[in-house]
Amino acid sequence: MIKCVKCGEVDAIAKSGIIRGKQRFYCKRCDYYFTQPSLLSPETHHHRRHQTTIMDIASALQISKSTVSRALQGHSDINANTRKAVLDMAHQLDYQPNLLALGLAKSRSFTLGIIVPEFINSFFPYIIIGAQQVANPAGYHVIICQSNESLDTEIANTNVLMASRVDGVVASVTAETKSLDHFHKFQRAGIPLVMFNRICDGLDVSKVLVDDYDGAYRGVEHLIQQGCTRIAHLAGPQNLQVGKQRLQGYLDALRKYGLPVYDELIVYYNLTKTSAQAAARQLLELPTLPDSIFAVNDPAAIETILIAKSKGIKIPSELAIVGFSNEPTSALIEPGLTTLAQPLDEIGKTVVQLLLHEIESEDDVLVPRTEILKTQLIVRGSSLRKPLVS
Amino acid sequence: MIKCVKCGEVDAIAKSGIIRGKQRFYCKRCDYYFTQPSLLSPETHHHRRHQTTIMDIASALQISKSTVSRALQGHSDINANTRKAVLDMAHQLDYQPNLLALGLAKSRSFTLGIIVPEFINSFFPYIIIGAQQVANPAGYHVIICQSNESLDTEIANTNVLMASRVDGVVASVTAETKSLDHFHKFQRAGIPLVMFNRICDGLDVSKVLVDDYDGAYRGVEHLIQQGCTRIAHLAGPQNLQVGKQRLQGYLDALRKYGLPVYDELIVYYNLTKTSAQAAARQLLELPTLPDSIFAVNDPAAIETILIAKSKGIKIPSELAIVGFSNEPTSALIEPGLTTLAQPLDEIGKTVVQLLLHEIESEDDVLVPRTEILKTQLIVRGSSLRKPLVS
DNA sequence: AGCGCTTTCGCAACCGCTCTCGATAGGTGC
DNA sequence: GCACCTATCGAGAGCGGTTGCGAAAGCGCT
Repeated sequence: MIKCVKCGEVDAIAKSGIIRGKQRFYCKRCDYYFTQPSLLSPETHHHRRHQTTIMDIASALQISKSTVSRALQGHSDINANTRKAVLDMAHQLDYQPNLLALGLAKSRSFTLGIIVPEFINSFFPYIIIGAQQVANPAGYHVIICQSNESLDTEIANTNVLMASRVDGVVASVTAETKSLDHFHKFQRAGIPLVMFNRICDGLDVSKVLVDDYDGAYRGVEHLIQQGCTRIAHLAGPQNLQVGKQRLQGYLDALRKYGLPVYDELIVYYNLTKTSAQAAARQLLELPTLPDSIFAVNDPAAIETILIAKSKGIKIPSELAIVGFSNEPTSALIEPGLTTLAQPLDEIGKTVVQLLLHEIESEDDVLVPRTEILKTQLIVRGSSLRKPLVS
Repeated sequence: MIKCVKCGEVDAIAKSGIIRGKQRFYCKRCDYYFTQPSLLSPETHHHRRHQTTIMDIASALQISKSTVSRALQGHSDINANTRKAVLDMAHQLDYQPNLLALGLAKSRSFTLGIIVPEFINSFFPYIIIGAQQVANPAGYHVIICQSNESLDTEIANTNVLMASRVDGVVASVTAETKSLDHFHKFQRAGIPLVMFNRICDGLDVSKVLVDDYDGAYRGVEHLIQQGCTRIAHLAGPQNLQVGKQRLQGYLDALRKYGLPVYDELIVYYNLTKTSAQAAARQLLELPTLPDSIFAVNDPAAIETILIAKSKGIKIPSELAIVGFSNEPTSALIEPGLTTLAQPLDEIGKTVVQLLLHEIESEDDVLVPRTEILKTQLIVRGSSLRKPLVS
């Protein structure tokens, strides 16, 4: 049954152990060890999936794959007829270049990674759309990762992006992110990184931000102008710059207008819904209620509105509220939420522009740039105690 | 200056044309054509980006790359010490496998593609999250494409996914999608495809749907039970099954309860916001107003509420409204929107489970499966004319 | 016809990794 | 000490592209 692959002998064959799961044989005549070649011939094995390659085009046209490659790239040293034949055949065979092979060969994936903490609220989706609007025309596509506000997931995301050999990364960190070791990987590997919105200290990279300090200041100023004096702040995590800046804007606005700062009127939350509810409750169950709340973002402000309403607190007469971000929901809720609109689309576009600039830069030393965009105060019912003077 | 690469001769050198942008030379003595080898030695060129490869590990440990590869994969025929050394070195060098190379070698990318029309509303984001919750543990990551409700973009998306050599695709088509040629590509290439929610006819693939007919029927039935008799339908595109099924459920509920069907009470919209507003206006400016509206989805229902309110129409007493999907916004708006909740998370999970099943199936012939999930009627203020009997 | 040059293409080496096949050193049983 | 095994590792061929380099054919000119 078993024949020696060398002499064809059948009788002098002995079994000789198992090697890597396969039976191994020994021919006494040849003094030769061998394993049985796999029985199923490669022809037998039905290739269920096969996408056309340049080799398919090449053999169909009886030319070399180099020529096909160059024709597809529009190289100059290809005859016009040849190129046309190649392009036609490529179209006919429904050819799509294998980006894996292309990336491997060129050591570039033409892919950008984008890490966001979530995309349930519409803040990040809009930014992603803006980002794609710049990335796609430039020949890049985008891998979207959502860290789900979890540091572990965020670390896993960075690893996936590293493994995918993305050419650049855009990121907004989670609320729990305090250490940035996992982002240093990109720098060590020479992969440009641009952060936006949620950043934290300790990373010397380009950034795209909105003027959080200024926005917070103007939001609080607006409350003051509405006659509020006991203004609370539902603050964000202080490991994030957004959290710090908006708190600072709040504080400075109070000071500027000579209002006292009460510690019990500043509560922090970790950007989750339940935490927002807890924080809002804490504020609304104080012995002396605040007459207004400046929330670090709209989702928190909306939770506050809901809880206030459930407690029968009148908005804005008893409690004025200002948020930050201008979520679509904020216009729908009643009363409409006064908030600071961020140029979402522009953030997305700017962040990718900065990134592409760094990717395509020849310089070895890159000076990180920081773009700061302006916010716009949108006044709605939630804060309007006095008639609009305009 | 120029030396012949063969004889080293200097004087017998003549220029001989330009080849591919480079000066070419000819040595008369050797009768030999050559071009100047590129001056900048490979050492000079600073490799700004280099990520560690298995070769780096192999040479650091003085072993072969095969061994490193097998050690990393946890193969059985590797010495425990060797494996440990490899793993340690991999960790030390911060090794991340090159997914491009891996995909190329294995002809599998371990990537799933997901095409959605948009992710501004929270419907698709929740589904994506559910999908990732199944895909990631199974060792796949996900490329998210949004077609932005544009057929051209959708076609471009399919091409990108083809080029990325995804192992499978999950898709929900745009409102404009009538032809499915661009999805046939996947079938021809043997790439499994599972569609969900928004499907259209003419593609024999697995599907995950909610029972749109049943949901619509129950939504309309609810309106009837609330005493409505002149029930309008803000319908979706009829090229989509969702649109058809929900319309059919609406019609059958009317018939079942002996209510007449008025053509002017059925208006169609193309899933864009402006179109929803136009349709709602059309309904609310009829000579005889409907006493209720069943909208094909929540965004349309919400636009209807806003327009009705702006016209001073009382909800639900003058106009009862039922939507479909249970967007988070629907709970916030006033009055709360009665709607049919879909098991978003479950849709996402189911769709990927089906897909993975097909990817990992050995069978050549796959019988497409269809999973139909149930919806849940959530009654809120927008439709509640009678006290709840419970 | 011969020279010089251009146009057009093929060969082959990578990119990083997997996987098949095979080799070798040492262990075991008699 | 010898036959027989087992455990462990290396060599090398792809995967589907890109690209440097060289070759062959054809052209115009003298």
